Amino acid sequence: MTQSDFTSYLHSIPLFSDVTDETCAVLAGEIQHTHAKAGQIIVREGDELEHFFILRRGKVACCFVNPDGKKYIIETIGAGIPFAVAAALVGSRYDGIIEVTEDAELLVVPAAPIKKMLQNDAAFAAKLALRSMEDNLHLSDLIKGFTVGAQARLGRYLFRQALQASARLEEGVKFELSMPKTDLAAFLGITPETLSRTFSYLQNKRIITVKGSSIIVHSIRDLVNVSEGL
Amino acid sequence: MTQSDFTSYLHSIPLFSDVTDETCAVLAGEIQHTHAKAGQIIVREGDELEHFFILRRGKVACCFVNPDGKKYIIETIGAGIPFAVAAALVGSRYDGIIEVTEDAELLVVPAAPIKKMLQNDAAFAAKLALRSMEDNLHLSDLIKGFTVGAQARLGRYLFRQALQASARLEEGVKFELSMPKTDLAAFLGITPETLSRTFSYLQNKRIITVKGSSIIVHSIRDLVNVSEGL
DNA sequence: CGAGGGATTGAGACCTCTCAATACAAGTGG
DNA sequence: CCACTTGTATTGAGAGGTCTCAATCCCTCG
Repeated sequence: MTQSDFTSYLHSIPLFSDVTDETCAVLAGEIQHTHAKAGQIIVREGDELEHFFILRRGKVACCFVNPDGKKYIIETIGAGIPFAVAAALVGSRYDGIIEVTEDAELLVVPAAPIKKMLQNDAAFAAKLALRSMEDNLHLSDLIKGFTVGAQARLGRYLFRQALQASARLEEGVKFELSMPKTDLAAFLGITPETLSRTFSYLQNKRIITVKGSSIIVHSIRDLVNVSEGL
Repeated sequence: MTQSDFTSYLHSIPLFSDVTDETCAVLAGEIQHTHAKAGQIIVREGDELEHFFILRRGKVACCFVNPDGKKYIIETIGAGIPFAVAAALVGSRYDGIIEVTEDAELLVVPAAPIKKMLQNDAAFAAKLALRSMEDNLHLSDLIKGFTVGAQARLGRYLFRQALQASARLEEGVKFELSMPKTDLAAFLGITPETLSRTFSYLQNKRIITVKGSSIIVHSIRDLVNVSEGL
């Protein structure tokens, strides 16, 4: 991959789309390009980060792992979205782990030039600020999820999925789970067993039908009730 | 309170310290000034916010309240620190509630002029970006807290308190809880009963001594172990 | 001294987790 | 086409942790 590839790739990323060509070119010169295989851990608990990352290909998951080994997936990140930015720019350490879930090609962006850009380039700073605030809302939402039980968590998740990508049938709204149930459990912060039981519960209540990874929601209203803990 | 009071007050707030006098003055003209008594709720679940807030006096708590009434305090905010910023600038809704915990005098800052400043004033945008990223780290940390049990949560909290404001005695590090135990419980996301039992547990293990609201930590090392779930 | 609020203690319920067994699906090799 | 393997999902029994509810305690204040 050549430098000009980097430059044009950077431009294609929303965060950098307004940045001037020269700046992108300079930045491209400082970026490292590496590969990582699925399962590899690219950031460990407590690592000091002086760079953040952008995927060109593949996927990673940002997780917390608590002492007894249980893993909580905070978010999964695909190509084009910078991650570990806050840790690199203002935090001294990254507080969780980042694990590659699909073989990845990743750009390692040093923090120093970005910090400079942050001071000099108003549009860039504004964009980064907005992005960070969006992340904030997302994290708040996640916290909210942790304050309710398994049924409500799954309910919220299914409700949102039902709103998005979905086909309307006469029996209800149908969609496919975008990940294996094991991963979904980690994402919801529960065990696969509990997830399975919760699916059964919702199915027994005739709120949804589960067949493999495809879900049909029969009653959005009931789903909302469940997701609010009723 | 006159306009020029506003202007100079704004300047005294870190977020606005670099902003020009004129801009501050313009902003001051758009700010509303109100009072709120302890116990009052100034933002409700799902409120659409077109403004954020800064306290001149008093305290507020940002919380989640789940359906059965249990309250989780996300953060408590004192004078000079803008809050509900992300919700006002990028989110359509505020996802929790904000409650006044000490009689407050509050400035209501409309989002629109701030959004403009964000685009035009590089220093301001940079500052807001950094602040948001700090919030990010804080929220991540909070999430991490929710992934561990009561002992670990309290352990983490006490450990941090011990590092900060504290007096060193021969028996250990002493400090005062900054809030009633009921509030601390809400802050840790557990019930007062569980908090009490957890305090007893740590005391029985000779890790701390609790007398009213004053805590003596005898073994920081053990506290760290507890806070890591060992 | 009594009242009231916060804090503590105890008993029992509820939920999620753990561990172990089983089921199911897809793919492999004979 | 049939075992066999492997990975994922389900089911059950039991343990552990936190919550709820109720009673009691303690301290402060009037």
